Amino acid sequence: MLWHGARVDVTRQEDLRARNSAALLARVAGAVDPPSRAALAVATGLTRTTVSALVDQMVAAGLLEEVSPPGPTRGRPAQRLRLSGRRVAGLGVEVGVRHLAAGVADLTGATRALRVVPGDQRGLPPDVVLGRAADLADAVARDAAGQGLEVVGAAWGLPGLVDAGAGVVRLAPNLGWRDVHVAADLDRRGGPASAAGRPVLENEAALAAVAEAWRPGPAGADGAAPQSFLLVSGEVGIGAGVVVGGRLLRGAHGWGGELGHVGVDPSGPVCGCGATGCLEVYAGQDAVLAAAGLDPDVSSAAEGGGAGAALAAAARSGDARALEALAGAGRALGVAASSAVNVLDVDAVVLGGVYAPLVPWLGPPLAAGLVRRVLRARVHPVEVRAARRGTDAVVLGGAARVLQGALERPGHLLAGP
Amino acid sequence: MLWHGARVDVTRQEDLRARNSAALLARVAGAVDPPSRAALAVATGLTRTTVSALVDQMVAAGLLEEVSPPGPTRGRPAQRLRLSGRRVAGLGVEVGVRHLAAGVADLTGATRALRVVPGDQRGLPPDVVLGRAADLADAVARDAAGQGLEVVGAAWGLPGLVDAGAGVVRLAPNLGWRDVHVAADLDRRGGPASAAGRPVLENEAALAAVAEAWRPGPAGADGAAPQSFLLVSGEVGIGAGVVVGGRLLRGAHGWGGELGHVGVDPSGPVCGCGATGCLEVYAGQDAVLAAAGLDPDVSSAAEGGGAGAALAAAARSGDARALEALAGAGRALGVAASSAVNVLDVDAVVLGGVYAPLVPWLGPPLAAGLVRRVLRARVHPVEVRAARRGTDAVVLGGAARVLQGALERPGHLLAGP
DNA sequence: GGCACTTCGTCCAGTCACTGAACATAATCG
DNA sequence: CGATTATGTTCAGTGACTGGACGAAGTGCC
Repeated sequence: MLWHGARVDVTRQEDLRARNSAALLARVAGAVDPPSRAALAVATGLTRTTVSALVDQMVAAGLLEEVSPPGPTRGRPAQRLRLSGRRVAGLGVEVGVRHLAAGVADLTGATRALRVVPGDQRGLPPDVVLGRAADLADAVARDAAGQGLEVVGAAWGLPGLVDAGAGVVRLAPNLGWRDVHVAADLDRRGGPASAAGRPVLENEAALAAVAEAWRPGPAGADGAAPQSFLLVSGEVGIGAGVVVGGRLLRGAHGWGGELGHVGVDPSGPVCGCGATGCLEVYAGQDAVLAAAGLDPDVSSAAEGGGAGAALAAAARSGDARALEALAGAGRALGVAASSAVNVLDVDAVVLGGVYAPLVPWLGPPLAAGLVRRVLRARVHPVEVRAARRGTDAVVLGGAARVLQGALERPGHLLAGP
Repeated sequence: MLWHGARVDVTRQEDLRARNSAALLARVAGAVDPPSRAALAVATGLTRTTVSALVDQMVAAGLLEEVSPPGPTRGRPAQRLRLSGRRVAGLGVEVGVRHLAAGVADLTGATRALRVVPGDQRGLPPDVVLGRAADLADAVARDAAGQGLEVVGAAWGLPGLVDAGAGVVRLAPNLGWRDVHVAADLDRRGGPASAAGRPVLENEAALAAVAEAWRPGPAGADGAAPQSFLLVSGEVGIGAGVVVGGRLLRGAHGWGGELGHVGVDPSGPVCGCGATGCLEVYAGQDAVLAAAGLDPDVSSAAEGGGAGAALAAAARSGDARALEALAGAGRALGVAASSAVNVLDVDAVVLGGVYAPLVPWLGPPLAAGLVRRVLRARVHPVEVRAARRGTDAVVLGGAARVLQGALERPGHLLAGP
């Protein structure tokens, strides 16, 4: 064998239409402003004849729509095209340690349904948790159906090592799960959300990264560049998702991004995982709260934004312990993120989850660590920034992942609504 | 914009043949034993008619050949197919810190030409080094041409951060290079090796990883599985290449795999890069030699295998300092590789370069570190093994990279030799 | 207001690649 | 030696893209 990774799928003549439709959809989605059929023809190299035929089919199918007045032009005015939000939608579900959530988004990126149920899931039997989450998913699926949307798939974000192929959560330490057969359980339950087909299982930080990479609507001129970043999602544990060239890196099994157990100092304290000096020991939510002298249960308390908001408030008020705790966490993040960036080569470290509101304090020591320890920082800087999405990141990332899959393989969507 | 990473290329009708030819080539290359036209038709879903047409063209073009005796069968005996080594070849060049090398390999994986020139390149002006390397490349290109081979491209492996798009070595600390315009320099020189088109520039560890992933010839039943590994290439510095699903991970710019500067202990000694406690400080060739009490110049001395062989000899003889030095290096590798594997999710850590002969001593502490620190090791073990290729890994990886590109886009090769 | 001009989108015959069934080929088996 | 079995090839047919011609829908100038 030469390279097992080589693209190996044949293209039948009947697939050509779908493939080229997908290419056009990607162009429309990635365009700086809505393109016309003629512009698409020039950009792709297809003839205007072909583009028209494909576009007409996609407009009829409810994937694209014509946007009205283009303003004064020389020559016949163009009918500009954009993605349509009227038909296709994706469903995302988040099984968090401290809450459940489900939502539906359409192709324009609009959130068309969203439901969140707070509540600690630790210690509950997995099938109880999955039942509640499935009910939530069914509820938003019904919400979407009521708006005339067709849910083309569901993606579930779970805090652990997920075997997507088998549909099993292999290990989720913070939930206390081991080898939970999620896909089979959901399949047994049925319901509206399952009607869209086999659910996609993914690590929650990976879906948050997909959400961060998702830029619905016309891209600003800057947004057109391919994105690459490490999204660090601080929750009860610390996870990460990696996007390179706009695409999620999944590793061999989708078990990458375990930044929480990257070594910061091997002679450091013992981590819950059994090793020593993992990042979680220094920058995990509970560790930072403890170091700051705050109540570790602040996050499960009232809806005030949880641990992130509490720490940010303390830091803003000048609390010395909080400031020192955040500086320490930032330094630890700097060491761990530097290791990751040295290996991965990404252009940015994005702080999400509880870290997002703490960027003013975590960012500087983190950035300093990157400058000092990342070789490629001498050639090209590594940006540090807060995630654009908040608590809905995982759910929207799930929806985005579903929609991305649908747009790349639009074959069965072309028939019409 | 939605996802800039989405596959965006349209497929013209004239591209269909080339695409499907590529799919067939990949099947032939990846087959457990040489497949017939009929078997390819079943495997791909194309009709026997189409497969025959495409295969005939590729046989005429010298990409495939029929392998003679199939042994007794029921029914008409099949004409089995395999990649042909008679026409297409790739050229790989290595600019190492302590040697230059160039080689040519054909589609069967056979090395058809190889030339190595030892010699320390540090302190020499880049254009002198490039001139010598280009001469070497021209020499093997002529060797290949003399055998009737058509060199379809060249890939250069360089020990540093390479900007492949611009054709520039941005930073190569161990050579003392900064912003060296390699592609432009080579283009100015011309010569037989340049005739194949613009050279591909890549980090040397990345090419070594490509070589490790390259399994020419019929795959054993086991070899059919997609490969994922981190190849750690210990030389003057420590680099790494990552392969997931059989494909090289390049990161945003091809600057990943800098394992040498992954943090092992931030309170450790200062590294040449300015940071503290990098892996190179603990497991770099010079550091290990010094800890073992061996002459740091052993590697540049006579051809005895260099530092790896010297350390292996000392360890085999029971030298306590050498054993302790290797154990320490193995532990440091364990910490750094654990960080990398936690982030990347690969199934194996492969030790190459000077590390390859030291696996008996480096392997156990490294494996112990992985078991202890890598979360996914509780679900799926992480293998530790020595690289299959020796000093020719970078050169063969370069040739493989060129051939891989040619087979994935066989359009212009289909015309015939 | 009319006419030239520009650009957009559509129509239509033509080419090319894959399909599917029938046919020819080349071995083994009884 | 003929039946059987599986491979590979021939040939008309379908479908998707091509490219030039044409109609459509605006602006700008006289």
